[in-house]
Amino acid sequence: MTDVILAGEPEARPRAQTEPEGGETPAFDVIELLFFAYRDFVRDPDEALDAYGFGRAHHRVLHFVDRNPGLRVTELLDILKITKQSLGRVLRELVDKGFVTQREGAADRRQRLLFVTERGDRLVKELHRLQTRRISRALGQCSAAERDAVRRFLFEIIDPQERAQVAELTGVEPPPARR
Amino acid sequence: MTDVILAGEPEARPRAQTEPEGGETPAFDVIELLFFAYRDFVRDPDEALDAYGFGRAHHRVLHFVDRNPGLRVTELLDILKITKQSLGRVLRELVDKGFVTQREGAADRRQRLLFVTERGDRLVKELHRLQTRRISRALGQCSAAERDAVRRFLFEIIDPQERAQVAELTGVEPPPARR
DNA sequence: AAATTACGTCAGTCATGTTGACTTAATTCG
DNA sequence: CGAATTAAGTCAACATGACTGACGTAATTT
Repeated sequence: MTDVILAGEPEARPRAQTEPEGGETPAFDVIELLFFAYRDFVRDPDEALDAYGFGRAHHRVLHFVDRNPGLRVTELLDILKITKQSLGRVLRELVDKGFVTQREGAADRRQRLLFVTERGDRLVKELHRLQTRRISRALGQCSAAERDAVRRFLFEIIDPQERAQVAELTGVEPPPARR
Repeated sequence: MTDVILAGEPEARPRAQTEPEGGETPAFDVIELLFFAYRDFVRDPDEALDAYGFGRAHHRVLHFVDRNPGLRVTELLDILKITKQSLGRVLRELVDKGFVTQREGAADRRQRLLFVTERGDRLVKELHRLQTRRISRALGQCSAAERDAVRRFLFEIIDPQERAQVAELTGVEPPPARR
């Protein structure tokens, strides 16, 4: 099934053939671009977080708490799509080290509403700076219309049943109805 | 520093203020869209791989070996940016279960050139189908020019020193020179 | 002949996720 | 009011995919 090989010349190795169309043409380029882009997109923050003994999981919590002050734990679980136990460890570390605080809900005293501290705010701002630098560089090559297209593309990659939540969180346009 | 709170009404919780511009405006929307888009982008394949006892790491190896038949182990390590030990386990499992084969290099007999088997080919095609379905749905909303803008954006997110390699692998345009 | 390269492997560790079971306190529902 | 449910936390065990460091072997290059 694998046809031409040319084992001896790695430089001249041919790209695998696009197979004779059983269905849709595979979007190899976009699949790979998303992999490489995401890999590098999280690299800067990952390195910065290392200095605090934190990882990517801490970054996510910091980010969403910062963006949604007073977030409830249940809401955060629903955003991150991880289990309570996974979040537990990460959240405890952030609270212990003084990057996040918890406050009892005024209306419902079972709730532990989440807020970033002054210290957490400084860290999250630095992480935003790093990621924004990369994004601005990339969007800087685009017209306003193209920037919207990029946002629309990313939004459409998301599962349909999640889009309402994401639209709410990001402020990106809610779906204009579609097939 | 944290100002308005309104703890009692989670529905009415305000978005955190965009701070008074120390530098660039943080690209909160794109940061979050990339997170959610990637989370869902890898979900379908992850579920499909489960049936084989494989994970995301196996997917990546299968993908790049499929796309680049005769790939050398060293090249694969450089693409994935992981260590030899990490790759080792995953690759051994793929070989043991008959999804990938290794062939001695003709010119350099130290090399173990990698190929997907018939079986590996079937699996990787199924994974491509799942991811392509999602991508086509998203790109379907775009004009040809906008699709190029999306590819360009993703390409520009990648670290500059990695772009030549990615351009080579994906066939996406090599950088047209830029600041 | 010596140095380097390609590949593999052993052993231990860490970060982040998972299940399943259970507790406590507070709220809601019948 | 009492029972059921909800919000949050916790214990224990485990899986995956990464890491470091140290070695070994065969083949190639210098």
